[in-house]
Order: sequence, then C-alpha cells, then structure tokens
Amino acid sequence: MTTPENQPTIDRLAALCKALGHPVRINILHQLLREDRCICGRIVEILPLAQSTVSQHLKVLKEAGLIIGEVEGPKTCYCVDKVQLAALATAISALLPEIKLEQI
Amino acid sequence: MTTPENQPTIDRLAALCKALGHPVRINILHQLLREDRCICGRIVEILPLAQSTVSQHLKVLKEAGLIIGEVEGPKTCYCVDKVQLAALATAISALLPEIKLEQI
DNA sequence: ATCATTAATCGTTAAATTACGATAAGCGAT
DNA sequence: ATCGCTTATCGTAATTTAACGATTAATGAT
Repeated sequence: MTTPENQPTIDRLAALCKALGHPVRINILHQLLREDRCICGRIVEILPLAQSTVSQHLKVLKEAGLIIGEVEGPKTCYCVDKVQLAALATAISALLPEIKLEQI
Repeated sequence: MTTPENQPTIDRLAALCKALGHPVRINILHQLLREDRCICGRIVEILPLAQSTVSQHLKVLKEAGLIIGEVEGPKTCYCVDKVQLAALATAISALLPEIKLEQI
C-alpha cells in the first residue's frame, strides 16, 4: 500500500503544517490575531527582518490559505483565515480519534 | 518588539509543525496510529521509500518528540506520543482563543 | 505629471531538506 | 565466533528554503 486513499487530505495537512513550521510565520500569525488585521509594513516594523523577507513569509502563509490579503490602495492588509486555522487544529486532533482526552 | 515573551513556546510549536510538514511523516504517523506500534521495517514495507529514508523521517519525528522509539533487540519499535500530538492540536487551537467554535 | 509610499518580485547566496545506496553497528541465534 | 537480520549513520546529489538588497509595480497625493 504505497498510496492511502486519503492522500490528498494528508498532503493538505502536511502543507498547512509546513507553512506553520517556521517561528517567524507563527509570530506573524500571532501578530495578525493580536491586531486582527495588519498592513505588511506593520509586521516589518515589529519583526527584525527585511521587508522582502516578511513579504516572502506572508506569501507562504497566503498560499497555504492560512491568511487572506486584500489590497487597499498601495497597501495590502492581511488577516488570519480563522476557519482554516481551526480546521488545521481539528485535522490534527482527528489524527487520534480513538483517544479520549481524559486519558491523556 | 522583536522577541515576544513566549518565544520558546512559539519555537516549540514551529518545530512540531515543521516535523509534521511532510506528507511522508504524516503517513508514518497514520500508520503508527493504525497499528499502534510498528517496527521500522514494517513502515519500510508499506511506504515506497528506501530504508534509510524512512529511518531519517523517523528520526525527525522522534527528535520533535512526536514519536517514541524503543529498541527491542535488533529491532526498534516506534509509537506515537499521543500526549505530544494532542498538545500540538491544543496549541494550534490556542492560537485563536477569542473565537468560539460556533462562530465558524 | 511627478513624487512618495507601499508591497511584490527578482536575483543571489548560504543553509537545510530530501532522497538514495553503501556502510557500520547491534543483537540473537547457530 | 560467526552469521543473518534490523536499523542507524555516512556520504552525496538535487532540490528547496530563508534571508537579503535592489528593482519594479501600483496607488494616492501634490
């Protein structure tokens, strides 16, 4: 059995985890949740990273579907797609369906 | 603010996500959960990958603390650390504390 | 029309990841 | 003591990632 039936689901979960798999991107998510929505420049001003680097991380998060970016004039405003983030938490929980939380 | 107070927590979360950020490693977790515990060779026989590659992925999961490996003679038996996996799900959920699940 | 601001993209470099075959190491059985 | 089985590690090559500065593109204001 080289390819489980639900490989697309697995690939999707892996992609989401991969996008979260860098401290800077978790920090960005944190900041977006804290301020609800942020201009790219706001994040640049908070993190000790070049603008191009922040933009790259935002791109990764956006392509994974974890954040949404809407252009507002010359600026781009980002916010977390909470549905996707919640779905990720649910998907990870669902990996261990047989476990009752009280057992752990 | 270049360094949030809870940076170690953030780094830990990122490390866990990074470990899960590859389809093969999710497949391995799946298999370990399905059979409860597995010899390395069992996983090699299921996945279309070389033994050294599987061993490498197991190492990544083990170093992240998501699986536990115990040597049994010449074999090594792996199983998921369900506490850690549950903690990961909880940590991701905790990113959005203000949200009630009914809202989404 | 020009200018300033903002963000995305390009090009580059260094480092990390992934995959493999080959080899080594550990253990049980003969 | 040796052999066979199992797994970890080594060495390597190809790909991807992460970071940066520089440039481009787009918009709003002058």
